[in-house]
Amino acid sequence: MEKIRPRTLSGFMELMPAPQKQMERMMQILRDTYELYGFTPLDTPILESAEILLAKGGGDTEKQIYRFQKGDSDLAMRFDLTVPLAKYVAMHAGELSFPFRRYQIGKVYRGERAQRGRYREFYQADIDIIGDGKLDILNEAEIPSIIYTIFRRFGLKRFVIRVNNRKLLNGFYALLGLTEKSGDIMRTVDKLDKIGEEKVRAILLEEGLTEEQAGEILRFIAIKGSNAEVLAKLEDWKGKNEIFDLGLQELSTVAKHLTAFGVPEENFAVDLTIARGLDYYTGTVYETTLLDHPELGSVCSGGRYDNLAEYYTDRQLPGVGISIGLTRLFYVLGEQNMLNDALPTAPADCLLLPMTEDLGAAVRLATQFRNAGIRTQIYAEQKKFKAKIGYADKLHIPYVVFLGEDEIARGECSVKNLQTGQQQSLSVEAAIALIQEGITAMSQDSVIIEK
RNA sequence: GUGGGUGUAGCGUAGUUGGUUAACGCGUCAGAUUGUGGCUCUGAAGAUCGAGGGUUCGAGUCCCUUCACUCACCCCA
Repeated sequence: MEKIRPRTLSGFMELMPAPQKQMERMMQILRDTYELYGFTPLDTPILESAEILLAKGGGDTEKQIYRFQKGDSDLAMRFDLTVPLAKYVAMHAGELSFPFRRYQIGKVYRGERAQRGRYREFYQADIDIIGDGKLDILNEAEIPSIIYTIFRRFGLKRFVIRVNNRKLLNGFYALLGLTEKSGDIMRTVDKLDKIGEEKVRAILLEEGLTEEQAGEILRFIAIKGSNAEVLAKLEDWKGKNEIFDLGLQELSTVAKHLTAFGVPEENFAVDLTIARGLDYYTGTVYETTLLDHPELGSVCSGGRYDNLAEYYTDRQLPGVGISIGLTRLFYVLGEQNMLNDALPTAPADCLLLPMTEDLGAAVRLATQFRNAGIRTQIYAEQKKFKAKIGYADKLHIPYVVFLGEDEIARGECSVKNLQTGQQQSLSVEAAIALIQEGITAMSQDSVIIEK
């Protein structure tokens, strides 16, 4: 029979068992930390009606979204978790308690050409806070502080959460009479690090700005320094535009609270060049980069959005949220050899090898082990002994337990520690105690090792 | 969507101006060692050289087409 060559589509991440364990460990840290901050889990469908996901419409979203017909249904696959959240909240506004704090870890889909660190299917790990009518600015500082905690728990140190404010930018562009071009300008300015000041100036002029306007923008985004210094310099433009003033006040407040939330100055920066993310952001925006790998772009971004639910309801449901690009982050870490190889990735703590034809005693022993919380696997295949113990070795299962005629007769079992090679025949209780002790002693290191 | 690059065992690679049987490492399997793994040694299996067509006495190698992958742009996590 002609075989079909097994393959996985470009842009889709599929891992081997050991790295998958590391990925799951990261997800567990995400869930634990999100819940620590009082967020509740949510899951929404991968498929939605196309009119829901395309409500915002226009531009690149429409080009990148997977969309297809099935019968008479016009379907689309979600390209982020925020739009489905907006639908969810609009739909259930009457039943939910606000502010609604939810987290969601799920796959999203974008039909674009795959590239290094860029996928067609990838995990996003989102948190959002949705308010009913109003949402306090404090939330805009709490969100990045959670990201800080997560990254630290992952084991990362060299990262910066960069913060800016769209009101500040829009107000500034309004001062220059460029309100209509703000979107183009933001996208251009965002490339500063990549292409340099002169190219940015050239593009701005192409977009129809005058020399004066382009110069003023470049002078503005060139503002650098500590957070306090940047905020102080922004005072120069204060009092000329209401929106700008409001943005400046918000940005200052967020910076102040971030410190109070325990985020060190070196891990967040007021940065006037960042503006990106989807175009629904209306206030604070965030973008997180790894200091040692700026070329890979943002691994986590988000911001404040006031009007996302307006496509589904008249009710005012402003929100703030952030999304970790888990697949990209995992890819970068793996590529940089930053994933901790010493992290236990074994699927079990103990491999039980029955040496007798009757497996009854082994099954009973496995049950006792499992009741004691020891992850146990019975190796029942009729293979050579060497193959059985080799299996445990390859999977890095730390303990092998032999159960043969002799042991059964004595009411014992032989426990072998594969790392030390030590083996002893013990009562069931003693064996359980020994293995439990060993597991607890094994390092509970970070997922990531930063050199 | 636009423009480059690369396709050789499961993975990573070598392969001379076109020349006979396509090489090596890792991995896999077997044995040395039938209740004791990792290390070592010995052996084996595994490739219609991405696919299709062309040039040639002869193509992994040259040409065309196509597909896949990949990088950059766009955009983004």
